[in-house]
Parts: sequence; C-alpha cells; structure tokens
Amino acid sequence: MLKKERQAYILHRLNLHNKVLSTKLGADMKVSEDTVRRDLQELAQAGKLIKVHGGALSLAFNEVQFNSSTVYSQSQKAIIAQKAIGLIKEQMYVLTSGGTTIIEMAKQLPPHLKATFITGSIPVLNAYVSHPNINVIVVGDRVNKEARITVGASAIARIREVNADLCILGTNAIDLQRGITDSDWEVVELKKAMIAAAAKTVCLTIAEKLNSFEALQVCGLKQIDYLITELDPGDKLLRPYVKAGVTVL
Amino acid sequence: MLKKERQAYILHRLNLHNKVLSTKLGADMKVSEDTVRRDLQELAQAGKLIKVHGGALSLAFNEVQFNSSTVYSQSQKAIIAQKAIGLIKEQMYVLTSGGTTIIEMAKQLPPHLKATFITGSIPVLNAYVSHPNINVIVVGDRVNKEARITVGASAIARIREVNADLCILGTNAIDLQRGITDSDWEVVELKKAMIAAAAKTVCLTIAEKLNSFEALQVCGLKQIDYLITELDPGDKLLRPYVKAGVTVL
DNA sequence: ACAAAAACGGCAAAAACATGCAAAAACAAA
DNA sequence: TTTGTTTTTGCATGTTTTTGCCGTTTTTGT
Repeated sequence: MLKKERQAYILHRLNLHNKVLSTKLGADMKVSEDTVRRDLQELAQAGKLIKVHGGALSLAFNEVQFNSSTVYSQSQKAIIAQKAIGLIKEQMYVLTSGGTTIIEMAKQLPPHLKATFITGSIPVLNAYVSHPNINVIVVGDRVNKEARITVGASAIARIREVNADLCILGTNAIDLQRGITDSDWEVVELKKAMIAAAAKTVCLTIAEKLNSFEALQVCGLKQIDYLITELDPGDKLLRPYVKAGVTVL
Repeated sequence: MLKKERQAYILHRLNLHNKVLSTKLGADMKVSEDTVRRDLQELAQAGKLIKVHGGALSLAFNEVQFNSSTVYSQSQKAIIAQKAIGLIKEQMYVLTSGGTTIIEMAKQLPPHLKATFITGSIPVLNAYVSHPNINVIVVGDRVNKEARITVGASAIARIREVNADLCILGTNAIDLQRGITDSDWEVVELKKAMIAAAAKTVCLTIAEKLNSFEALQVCGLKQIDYLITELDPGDKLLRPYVKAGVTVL
C-alpha cells in the first residue's frame, strides 16, 4: 500500500467515523503502528485532522463539540427564543416552565410587550421582573432546590385555576415514541398541569435533545402544538415530528 | 474511547442536562470513576464546567444575580441580621417580608440551620434558594414590580393558611403612636396577613427609621413581640419602646 | 457525631509516543 | 545497468501518558 493511498484511506475512515485508532489502522492496512503514527503526524501537520493520544479525530468532530464559548448553545437558544417570542401576542397569558432556554426568551422579550407571564421558576422569575411592562404571576409552593422551581400540590392546584393562552416548556428530552420526558418527578407533575392549563403548548428544545429520552413522561407528541428548535423547519431531523402532526417553527 | 471523545461526551451530557454525576459517567463510558474525575478536573481547569462533589455542573446554571451593590447601612443591617438569626430555632416556620435587612439576614443564615422560610419577596427568595439546608416556600401571586414582592388576594389567602412560629418584618417606619407604617397599600395588606399568621412578630429596623411614620398602618406596637435595631437594647432611643411592652434586642 | 460516599495522592502496569538506526525500496544520474 | 543518494519502513530502546487500583483524607447526609 502506497503512502498516499494509506493517507487517503485514513481520511476516508475519518470522514466515516469521525475518529480513528492507530492500532486498528495499523492492523487494517497491514503496516506497523509507527508508520500509521507518522502518517497521522503528517496529516495533522497539514491540518487535515486532529491528532490525539491513541489515534485522531476529524476536524468536524472538533467543531461540533467545542465551538461553544461560555454558555453552551447560547446562540442556538437565542434563535429559539426569538421564534418563541413570535408566538406571544399582546395581552396573552403565558405559562412557562424553567430552563436556560426559557431564561433566554425572558431576557429577549421586547420591552413594549404587554402580557402576563406565569411561572414557578426562580431564575425565570428573575428575568421577568426586570422587564418594564409585563405582568408577572408567581406560582407559589415549596421550592425544589435542584430545579429552582416551585413544586407541590398547591402549585399544581394554582396552575389548574389558570386558563392560559400558551404554555411554553423548556425541554430536557423529546422523542417520537415517548414524547417529552424528564427525570424529576415533581417537575413532571408540574409540567403536566401547565400543559393542561393552556390552550396551546409550545416545546422549546435545541436540536441536540431531539430523539433522546428520560425516565418520566411529561406528555405525548400529540399534546404538543408547536415545536421550536434552532433548525430550519424543513430540516430532515424534524421531518418525523412534522409527520406526527406537530407544527415545527 | 479516546480521552478527547470522553471529555466531549461529558460536555455534551452536561449541556444537555446541566449536571453530570461521576458514577453515572463512569458506568456509561465504561471507565473507572477515577478517570472520569480526572477528566472533570481537566475540564474544570479549562473553565468548561464547574466541578462539584460527586460530579459537575454546567456554567450556564451558575448565572445567579447577586448584585452586592452598595446597600445602605450595610454594617448596621448585618448586626440586625445576626440578632434576628438568634431568634430562629431548628425546624421553625418563619414568615418573612422583603427589604434589604431581610436579605442580609437570609445571606447570613448559618449553613446547618434547618428551618422553613416562607416569603413572597423575589430578592429574598434568591438569597434563600442558595442556602443548603432550609426549605423555601414561595407565596404565589402577582408580582408588585416596585417592591418585587408577590401581592394580591391569593397571596393573602395562602398566608392565612399558614401557622408560622415567627414573622420577621423589614420595617419602613416605626413610631410609638402609630406602630409600624408603610406607604404601599398592597404590601401593608400582605404584612397584616403575615403578622396574623405567626405566633410571634419580629420587627427589624435601623435606628434611623425609629420615630418616623408613613401613611398606612400595618400594626400597632402591641402586636410586635420583638424589636431589633443595631443599637444596644439599653439605648435611650429604645427606652420608650421597652416601656410600651416591646422586647428589644 | 457517625457512617457512607467521594476526592486525593501515590503507585504500577499498559499503552502510546519519540528517537535513533539500519535495511529495504525508490529514485536519479552516470 | 550500476552506483550513489534519498525516502520509507520496521524495529529496538527509552520516555511519557494514561489508566485502574488502593489506602487515606475530606465531604456529605442522617
């Protein structure tokens, strides 16, 4: 096997799997690991891949994984937030859960907007109260320290009394079969109540969380009216959700 | 699994769920917990996450706004806070209003203290939720933007349901004839309810506000069990209050 | 205050790496 | 073709990195 051939093969494998192992390459190409190592070294020098201990990683892998600065997916979440804000009309009553995406949305609410927001999440609350025009209603009850959200029977009872126009949920995991799922029982109960109390349910999630799931179901896909991700609505990742009857924005 | 891959996976999981556990990561990636711990250590060093006992937290979660801006009479309020904390015993239920003095108290609560605090004040709430052991109950209702406290019929109804041991009030004005007075009608209503719902009422105020009054009465002096200022209890400024039957600390 | 869980630090085995070297192969020029 | 030079490759050697293990210390929850 020629040197150029070998290196082409390495890049080929790299495109396929995003990673290669020196040992495996050596075995597959029937050359010594030293040779492979030298090849990897050259390719790394040429900027064709990223050399790591034990093998190499594709450049694409690195971009995807490490392009985030301080706040992960900040820009994606900003896009999602803007789309969600588009659904909120003047004088609406909006129920919102917690989560960084919701916080991002709260921060970006246009200053002139007059609407009423209802939440039990402390961090979201903090974002809302600095807005000049919106009304804020707090759902009271015991505070769940991990999620920093009010949970409990009273919170759920209060939410049941609400007739909101929108319920906007930050989502931990969403999946075609299982719908929205979460890991905290108390939070799940709360979200269920919020969905029941609103005319329309909006689900915010970064594309990464699509097709993942956790232990407890919040609701099925059918109960979701809008799904918002940072992707273009026509993206092929979203197609199954469109087929399932969800409006994707 | 390569080291970089592992670390990318950790960040991935972290940004998905805002927290990771060393044990779970070790099991999922089929490496020892020591390896995970070392990975977390490196990532923490690089500022990609926040290492905590048992795992790590995402940077995004850490965004809490504690504006430690110049609080008026900070040192006096710290003294008052300490005296007030002396009244709080284990397992007590404590109703608190808002105000910078109460916030100061909340920040200084000893870490081991196990008690339940009930409040409708957003800034106070923020201080409470970062305490490791106390339970926090939020009184829900509409948020009064000026006072950053929940107000309204529902809030008052919820407070009426409470049987607290202590009601600790930050005070705007106190006076021998008029007792505690305030300027915001909604806040006054709320404070009245809080006093009624607790066995003992504690009034916190800096000496400056002694012998001043505002338009609306919260309660008379007789309803106050403890008066706490930064002054020595024997100070002559406080003597009239002692005579009126208030316990001055 | 106590028991369990987690973190720390050192250790050692294994894997991966770097380096030097020599044989083999490829190449260039006579 | 022959000869000398360069490149490539595999191997031996010693070094570094990585990783799991283990005993000790720290932290945590009850």
